Formats: sequence, C-alpha cells, structure tokens
Amino acid sequence: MLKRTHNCGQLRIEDAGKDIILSGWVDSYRDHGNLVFIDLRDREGITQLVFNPETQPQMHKLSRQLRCEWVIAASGKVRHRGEGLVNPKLPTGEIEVLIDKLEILNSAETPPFELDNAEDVAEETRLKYRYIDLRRPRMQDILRVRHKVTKVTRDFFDSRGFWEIETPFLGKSTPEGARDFLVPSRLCSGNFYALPQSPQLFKQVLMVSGVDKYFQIVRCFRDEDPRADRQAEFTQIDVEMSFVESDDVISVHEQLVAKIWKEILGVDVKLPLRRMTYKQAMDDYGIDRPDLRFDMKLKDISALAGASEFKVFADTIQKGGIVKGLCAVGGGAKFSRSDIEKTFTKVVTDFGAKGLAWFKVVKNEQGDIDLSSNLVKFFTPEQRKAIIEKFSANVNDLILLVADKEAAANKALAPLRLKVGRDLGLIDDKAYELLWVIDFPLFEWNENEKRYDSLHHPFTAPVPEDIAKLDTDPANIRSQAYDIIVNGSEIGGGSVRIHQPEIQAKVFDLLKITKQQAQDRFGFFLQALKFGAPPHGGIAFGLDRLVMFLTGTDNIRDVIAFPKTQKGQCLLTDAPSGVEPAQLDELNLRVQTHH
RNA sequence: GGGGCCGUAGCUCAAUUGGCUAGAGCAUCGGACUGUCGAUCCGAAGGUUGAGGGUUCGAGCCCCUUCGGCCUCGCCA
Repeated sequence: MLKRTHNCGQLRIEDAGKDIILSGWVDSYRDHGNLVFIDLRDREGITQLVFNPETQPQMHKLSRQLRCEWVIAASGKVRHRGEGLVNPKLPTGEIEVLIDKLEILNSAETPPFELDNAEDVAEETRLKYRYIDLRRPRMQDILRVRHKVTKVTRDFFDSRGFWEIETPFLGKSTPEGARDFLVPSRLCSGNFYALPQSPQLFKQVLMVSGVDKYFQIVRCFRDEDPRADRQAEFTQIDVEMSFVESDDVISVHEQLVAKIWKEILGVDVKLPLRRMTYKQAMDDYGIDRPDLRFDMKLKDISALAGASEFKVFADTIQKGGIVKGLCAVGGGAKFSRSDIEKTFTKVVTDFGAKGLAWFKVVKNEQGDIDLSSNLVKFFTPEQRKAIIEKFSANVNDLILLVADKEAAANKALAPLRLKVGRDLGLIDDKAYELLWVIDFPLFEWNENEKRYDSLHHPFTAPVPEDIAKLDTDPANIRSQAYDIIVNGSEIGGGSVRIHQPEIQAKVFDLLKITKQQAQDRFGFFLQALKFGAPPHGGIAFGLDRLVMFLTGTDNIRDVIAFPKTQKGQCLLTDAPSGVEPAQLDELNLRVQTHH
C-alpha cells in the first residue's frame, strides 16, 4: 500500500517539485476525456490530483473508474497550477499533484446523500448514515473543537494540580432530581443500579478522602425528554476543590473559560467576569440566565397598574400579583397590531400567561407623547404619562405588559424579551456576553407538596450570615451557588457544599426528607461528613453546550458523534432493542405489555 | 402526557377544486469532451406518494388508525 507522506490540507506552493503520496476519499471527479481531475479529501482538507493520459496512460485509464467516496492512495509530483488556474476557495488551491501511481484502496456505493448538500438533508437520514455525515468538513470541525476543548481543559486542570478521577457509572438510584436510567443487577437479583445523573456525591466523598482538587470529563444520564439543547446522555466537566469559598471556585473557572475562548475562538475574555445577583437577574430580565447581548430591561409597574380602571390589572394586583413588561424601542412603528396579537401574545401564552397588554407610544392630537391601544380608555392621562416615564419610552416604541403572579409573569416575559430582541435585530450573533449569577435562594417553596425544594441541590451550602434563618426564615436564605451564563444560556453551575452534618440534617428536614429516607439514600455520605470533611465546593460545565457555543450550532446532536433522537433511539445502531428471553431470565425480569 | 410542523425518485422539492401516463434540479448509469474546480453537452434509468384501512367512478390530495423525524409545554434537584 502506498503510505501517505502528507495530508490533503497541507501542501503549498513551497512544496512544488516534491514527490509525495496522499490518501483519502474522492470528494469529486471531473473527467474531461483527456485530463481527469480528482479532489481528494481527508479530515485536513482537499487537494486536487491530475491524471494525464500522455504521461501516465494506465493510471489515467484507472482514474476514470473513480467515483465519489472511493478510497485511494496516489503518488505524484506537486506542481504549481499555472496562471489563471488557481482555486482561491482552497488553501491548497495554488498547487495540484500530477499523479504517476494510483492505488484504489476501496470502492464505495453511491452515498445516500451528497456531502455538499447535507445541511439540507433530513436529520433522520444523516443520523442513519452518521459515518458519512461525520465525513463532512463542518462536522469534522466540530469534532476537532470538542477534542481541543477537552484537551485544553485537561491541561488547564493538570497544571493547577487537579487529578482526573473516574467515578462509577453503576450507582445507586435516588428519587430526587431527574428520572434515572436503571440497570438490572444479575448478581443481586431484583435490584437495580442507576446510571449517574452526575458524580455529585462521589466527588464530595473524594474531598473527604483528601484528594483536594478533582476533575473529570464525565458522561451523565438523565431519563427526561430531550430538547434541541438537551440529550439524555451528555457530558460534564465536573470539578471539586477543598478549602475554598465561592470566590476561589469562580476565579479558577472563569480562567478556564477565558482560556477555552482564547484557544478555540481567539477571543479575549475580560476577567473578572461581571456578577449579577439572582434577584437582579429576575427583576431586570425575568430569568436566572439573562442574555446581556441587548438591554431592554423589564420594569415593574404594579403600583401604576393597580390604580388603573383596567380590571385585569387591578384584580391581579389585588390578588398579590404584579404587572411587569418591557419597552421595545421602535417596536410601535415596526410591529403591526397583528404581529403583536398573534406572535407576541402566542409567546407569552405558550409560557402560561393569560394574555398580553400592549401600548404603542404615539403623538396625540395635541402633539404630546401618549399611549395608543384598545386599553387606553382605562388609564388616565397621568397614568399614561407615568407608564411612558417608567419605561423611558419615546414615540414609535411599543410597551408590552403581562399581569400575573410574579413568577408566572417573569416566566412569560423572559422569552418575550428574547423574541422581541431578535425581531428588532438587537442581538449580535458574534458577541459573547458572559457573567456569573450569584446569591441564589437556597430553597423555593413547593406549593403542591407543601415543602421547600432545593433550587440547586440539597448539598448546597447557605451563605454563612443566613445559616440562622434555617430555623426562622428558610425562604430568604441565600445559597453559595453560582451559575456561569453565556448569551442567555447556562454553561455551568456549582456551589460551595455543606460540610457539617448538622447543617445537612437541617436542610433535609426542610426538604421533608426524613432521617430514615436520608439514611437510606445518602447514609454513606452523611457518615463521611462526620469523619473530617474539609470545606469544599465545585462546579460542573455542560461540555456539549460549551461546544455548541464554540461552533455556533443550536443543535446538541451536532456536537455529539453518535446522538439519539427525541425518542432516545440511535438510528445508526437501532438501540434500544429487545433482548433474548434468556437474558431476561438471567436477570429474573419479565416484560409486561400494557396500554 | 399536551400543542405545532413535516413525511412524494438516492437527496432537495413540485403536482390548481379530488381528475390524463405523479414532474423538476442534483445524484446515478451510458456517451461526448484538451485545464476543470458546483465542469460542460447529449441521452437513459429511477416511484408501495412512510404504513394500514375507509369514502369515491376516481385519492399524493378527504376521513380514521398507525409508524417515524423535528420544534415545543410539562419534565430536566
């Protein structure tokens, strides 16, 4: 076999005259009867090969058999293409290789889709023939970036004294959090392992073990419905550190993020990153992961709205709700009433709001700035003026308002803000706005279950000043949790953990986890805390989402070599599948079908 | 579990109100061609309209069932 001396993206004008060997896939062929041109492709690029019937008649004849995606090796001499023949689209476009020997290593069936057009091909087809899809330069770029991110990450942590340690995949199922993937045990019949949702407790145990600084690039599993940015099987960069406070963890990891941005994108990220409290994020953006690429802050006009004659507003305030909204600069001129009532109203109702109130900001008959909509009759001129002032609105702006309980209003307004921002063209696709969101509440009240839920997870430590509130005012305890946000998407989050068993016990108490339940689920961990657990904290990044940002895709399946569909199926291998009865027998399992 | 979009040739799409032999581009195959690079030109072949059932003189189109893909709400400590 001819062994390659170079790759297909490597040769330049300086290499002219060299005898070289390339191997790869036939990307395209152009047969002129006389000359035959082959674009040869490997993961590094494309190089043009030329077959000339006058210099090498046998090889020329052989080359005419070549078809797309055949695998070949060929030797020849690099030469300049000559005036007017350079292809500026290719990095290797100044040269070509005049072939003296061609070796066909393998033929190929006609591919089910053309690599050039794959962006338009149904994803179903791409997934079924994933090996062909992954040959495309775009997909290989993504694989390369993903590799580089993990490489940068490993080097970063290694240089700072972190150890990469593996934790079990076969673990213990707990009812908290997401649904577990279960694995039946053969040796302990009737019992099940769970695949990890994250290595949370193991990494904390490693801190008790004196490992001090741990990281792992680790697969995690959550048996919930996928989304465009969510896959049941995903990868975390998981970290834990001993003898640290929030600032220590934040500082190390913003350096990691800056390093990744620099190495992959060549972008300098200014450190330290800005920080925003959870409360400010919720007040101004209605969400704990604000997209700061555009301004358009939300404003609460409850005081004004409650005094109006508009029954929906007055009733909402009466019942303890709020009226909150945003001002779309220029939106009054840009959006029609039908845009507002169809598109924008649909956004908020999709997210649970009952409706959307709107005002266009106009000049009235007296030539003064005023509001216009089907609702103005319920508002006095003074109230209208106050609303305009509250939003610092100008003529041609559009004010959109939602009335509901605070959480519900925010829930609807955050996506509305994004939609309006996009429609107004306020979002710069090339910008990266990174920040930390801090000071999360430790708990949120669960009305259905009449108890508190952890906002982060049950091992998150309260801020020291708030510890006393565990007994008196749990709702207002701040936690030592932090999320890192890029362009409105959470790429990582973590916390300082509870390392004292007494505080952990109190938290379980508020979560209505009984001593017995705590013992059954986390007994090993509670015991570990009693044997000299150092103060510790950590973080986990979503590697898939990170790579999505770095490669500019909004589809998580693009950044996973072998992803699954929305039903969790692998179209390449057809997993999951039925199993032999004998396999079930060994596990003492029986499959029940029901409707 | 709910809502939405989609499924026609290998790929991407078209087909008027239910009406002739379901078309086009690309790919494929054959031929031509002295420098192409999305080569070009000539020709050919290619269909269980996702599957099953129904209405009708007649269904790609209407109805029912079902399978699959994507987006999304719920869910994702």
